[in-house]
Amino acid sequence: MKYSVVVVDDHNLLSQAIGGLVEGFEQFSVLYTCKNGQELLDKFKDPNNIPNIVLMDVNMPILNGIETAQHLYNEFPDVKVLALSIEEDEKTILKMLRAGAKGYLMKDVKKAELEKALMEVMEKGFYHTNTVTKVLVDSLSHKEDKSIALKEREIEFIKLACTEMTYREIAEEMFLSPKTVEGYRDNIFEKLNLRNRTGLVIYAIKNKIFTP
Amino acid sequence: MKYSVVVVDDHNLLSQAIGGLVEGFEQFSVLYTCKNGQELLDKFKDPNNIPNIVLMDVNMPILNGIETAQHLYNEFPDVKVLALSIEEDEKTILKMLRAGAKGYLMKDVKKAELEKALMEVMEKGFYHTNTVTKVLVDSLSHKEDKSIALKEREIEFIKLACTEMTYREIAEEMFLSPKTVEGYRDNIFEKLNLRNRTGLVIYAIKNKIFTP
DNA sequence: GGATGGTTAAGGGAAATCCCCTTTTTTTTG
DNA sequence: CAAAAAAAAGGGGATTTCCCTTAACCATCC
Repeated sequence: MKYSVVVVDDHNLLSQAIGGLVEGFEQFSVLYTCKNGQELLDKFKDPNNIPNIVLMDVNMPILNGIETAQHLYNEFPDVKVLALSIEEDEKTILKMLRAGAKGYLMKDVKKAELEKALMEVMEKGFYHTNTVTKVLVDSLSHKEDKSIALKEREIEFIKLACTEMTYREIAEEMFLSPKTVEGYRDNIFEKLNLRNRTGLVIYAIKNKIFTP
Repeated sequence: MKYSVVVVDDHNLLSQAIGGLVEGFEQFSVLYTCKNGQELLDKFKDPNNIPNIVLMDVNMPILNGIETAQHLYNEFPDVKVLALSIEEDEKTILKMLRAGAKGYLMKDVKKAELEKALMEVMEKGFYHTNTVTKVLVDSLSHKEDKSIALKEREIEFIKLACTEMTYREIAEEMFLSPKTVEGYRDNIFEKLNLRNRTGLVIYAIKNKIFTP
C-alpha cells in the first residue's frame, strides 16, 4: 500500500508538476491537489480525503501555509505536514516548524531529495536539511527577543505607517490620541534602532509586516 | 520527431517537475534543464544543445528571464521563448514580450494549457492568454507616459530617499544643494501624485526602483 | 539675438516629524 | 487589595518635511 500525499500550492502548474513527481515515486501516490489552505480544510471534512502527508507551499493566499499547518496540527495530528517554499527566511522557517511541520524543503531541492524527505517523514516522523538544522541551532543562542518584541497594536500601527497617512490620521484610524501614536513611534524607533519613518517602512517590508 | 524543450528555472524541484510534465506530452521532450540564463547561454555554445522552445522563468538570479530572452532573440532567433512566471505585473509582461518572448504564462495555468501553448508556439509562432492580450491592448491606449518619465538623476535621488538619510544628507551624497534635492522631491511628488516620502518609498519598491 | 526649455539653486512659512521626559489610566498579578 | 507593569496621553522644543515661488545659468533652435 502506497502512502498518500496531498499537494497544496496556489499555482496550478506547480501543484500538478510536483504531483507528477510524487506519482513517480515507488512508495507514494497523490490523493489530490489544492490551491490553498481553505480548500484543503474543506476537503478534510470527508474522512476519505485525509492523506498521510501534506506537501504544502508556505506562501498562499486565503489561508497561508503557516496558519494551515497550525490548524492541521491541532485538528489532525496524524497528518504529517512537509513545507515547501522558496523562502529561506529564518523567521518563516521557525514559524512553520513551530506550527508543527515535520520538515521544510526549499523549492530547489532535487527530485531524489524530495523522495527521501517523504520516506523519512513517514518512517522517522521528520526530515530536516542542513539549512533548517542550522536555523534551529542558531535560534537557540540567538536570543528570541531580537525583534519579536513588537506588540499587536504596534504592528497595527506600523502597517498604517507604511501608507501616506500622517500620524494624526493614523491616530484617528486607531481610535487613539495622536500623542499615543507618537509614543508608539518613539518606542519602536528605540527598539528597532531607527531614525525615521522611512527606516520603519523598509523594516516593515523586510520583515513582512507590510507588503507593498 | 518530437519538439525539444529546455526548462530554465532557478528552483531545482520546479524545473524538474515542469520538465516531468513536458515529458508527458505527446509531441515534446525535454533536452535538459538550467538554473539561470547564464547557464543556458553556456549550453548554447554547443549546437546540439539548441532546442525548439525555451520554457523560462522570468525571475532568476545571475541573468534574468528578460535579459536572457533579449539575448536569445538577438543571437538565436529561431529558438522560441515561452515565459513562465508568477508575476502578473503589467510592466514585466510587456518587457518580456518586447524581449521577443512568444508567449507569457502564469504559473497557475493548467497542464493542458501548457501543452496547448507549446503546440501553438510551434505551429503559429505565438500563444497569448486573455490576460496577456488584455495587457497588450491596454498598453496601446494607456498612453506610454503612465509609468512616468523619471530622469536618471531623479531615480538616483529616489533610491537614496529609500534610506534613513535626511534630504540634507542626500544632497551631500549627490553633490547638490539641499534645496535642489527638495526640488527633485517636489517634482516627483507632483508627477507621481504622492503626498510624502513614505508614499515615495512604497512607489519605488512597487516599481522596482528600490529593492529592500 | 531672442525665445524656449531644462537644470540647478534658493527663500519663507506652515505642517509634520522627531525627541525626550512626565503624567494619568488601565490591566495584570502577587 | 496593593504594587507593578503596560497602555494611553500630554508638553514643548528642535529638526525635517512639505509646498509654493523666484531666479540664475546654459544649452539649443529658429
